[in-house]
Amino acid sequence: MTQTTPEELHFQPDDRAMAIRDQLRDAIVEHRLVPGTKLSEAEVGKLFDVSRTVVRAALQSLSFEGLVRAERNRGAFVASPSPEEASQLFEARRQIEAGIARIAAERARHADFIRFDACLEAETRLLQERGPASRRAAIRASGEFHILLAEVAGNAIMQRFMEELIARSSLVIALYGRTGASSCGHNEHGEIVAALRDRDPDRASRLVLVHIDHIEADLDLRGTNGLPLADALNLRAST
Amino acid sequence: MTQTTPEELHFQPDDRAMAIRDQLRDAIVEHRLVPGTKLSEAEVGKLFDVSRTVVRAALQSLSFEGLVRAERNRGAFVASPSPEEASQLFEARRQIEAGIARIAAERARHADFIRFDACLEAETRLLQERGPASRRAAIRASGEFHILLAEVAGNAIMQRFMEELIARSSLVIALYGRTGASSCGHNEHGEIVAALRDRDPDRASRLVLVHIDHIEADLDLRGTNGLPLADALNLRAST
DNA sequence: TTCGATCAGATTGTATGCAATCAAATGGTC
DNA sequence: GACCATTTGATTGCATACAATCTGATCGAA
Repeated sequence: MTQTTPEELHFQPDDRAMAIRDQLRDAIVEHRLVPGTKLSEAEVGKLFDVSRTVVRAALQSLSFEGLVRAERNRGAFVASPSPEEASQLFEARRQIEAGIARIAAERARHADFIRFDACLEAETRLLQERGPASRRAAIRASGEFHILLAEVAGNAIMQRFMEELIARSSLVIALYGRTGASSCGHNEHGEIVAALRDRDPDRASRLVLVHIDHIEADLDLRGTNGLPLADALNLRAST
Repeated sequence: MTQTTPEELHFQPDDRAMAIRDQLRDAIVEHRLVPGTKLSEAEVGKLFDVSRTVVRAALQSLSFEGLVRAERNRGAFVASPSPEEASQLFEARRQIEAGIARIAAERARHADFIRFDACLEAETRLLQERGPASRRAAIRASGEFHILLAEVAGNAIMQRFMEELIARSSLVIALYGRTGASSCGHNEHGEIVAALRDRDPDRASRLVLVHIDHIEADLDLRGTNGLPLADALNLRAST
């Protein structure tokens, strides 16, 4: 009997490649692989004990998601978004996530709020802990709140867009983040959930916009404004 | 001298695969490849005179865009979105395209309006012509208006999202479209451009929403509502 | 006749080998 | 000593061969 994998429903083919893609993406999102890192096909293949063919498929996936930049005859590198890209990323997030919040406020059910509460709880717990491992987990948990929001909205297409935007945001934070784990000072996620509980789409979307503004405000995007050379000195990655 | 291809700036690697991807996408968007059509690696490879390796990369790209559905050990097929997917697609378009219209209204410059006028002119001209070739070109031109809107908004990320949504919309229209070339009765594109000229973001986004509603209203999504069996009888494609 | 298991054909999944290409190192010349 | 052409090493681009898997057909038994 063909029993579909219960983990993800939308990609049966290339199971192996997708597993590697997920592992690489996790490493990128958790800032273990820093922007500019070279992802050699042979090296990745040796690490996962697969041939370059499989690795290529995984890297191509990540390239489509914008997490990896592939250069012809040069190889694949963890993407290092420019400040301009970062701005566009947050502009896109404002547009899309505000709509998601509105829809989620209308559609959220009891089971969803249980998941929200678990997510918030995990966040606060991880923030109280110290150490690099907890920091990474906190970064991931913070992003998962936004993904959960998209999931509750119930639109698979927008959910996929959000997943991509969240992952790329993690890259931007790794590059330009000031405090490390951004946007964690105030309990803004909790306030958003409260707005959802009140079935208040306008307030939910407004709070989301404010929240994204706070995340963006915590970045230092001036670094390479007019000084591309300085960036090249820090990291020799492509602009 | 390494002269980068002037056509598209964001994918140097796998030039050949990307060329094939573009040709296949064009054929899908123009309804020359109907949903459910099998895209055998060997067959496509023979047609383009390349090996399966290149074809696989192209098909994987299209799979990520949602234009092709890949089933493990079975092959790739032109996607046939379910009514549910179609609804989500237009919901996503409403959210994203409304924001794009707002931004475009603020940022559109003189050169952009020249392009808009050319686009509108091409549309009306193709609509007046008869014949299948003109129909296909009209479908394409109608979509290109929306892509141009995203381009003018100046956000590369949202532009890519829009390109995917437009392409998938073409699939939905191919499956569920009633009049064939939908949404072409009234000059709604022209009205949107007029709102942009007036620098009226609210009106522009409102007109875009109405326009998308009209496109969706021209579809017949009842077919498989509660009757997945009927769908299987019409097309044996996967749900 | 109908149902089931086995087998054959075809298609995809994966590994590997060779060719093309690029970046850096080397050597020569001004 | 600086600059430029050449070479070398490594890496990717692509094609092909083999293995795994699925679909449909054939054969046999109830």
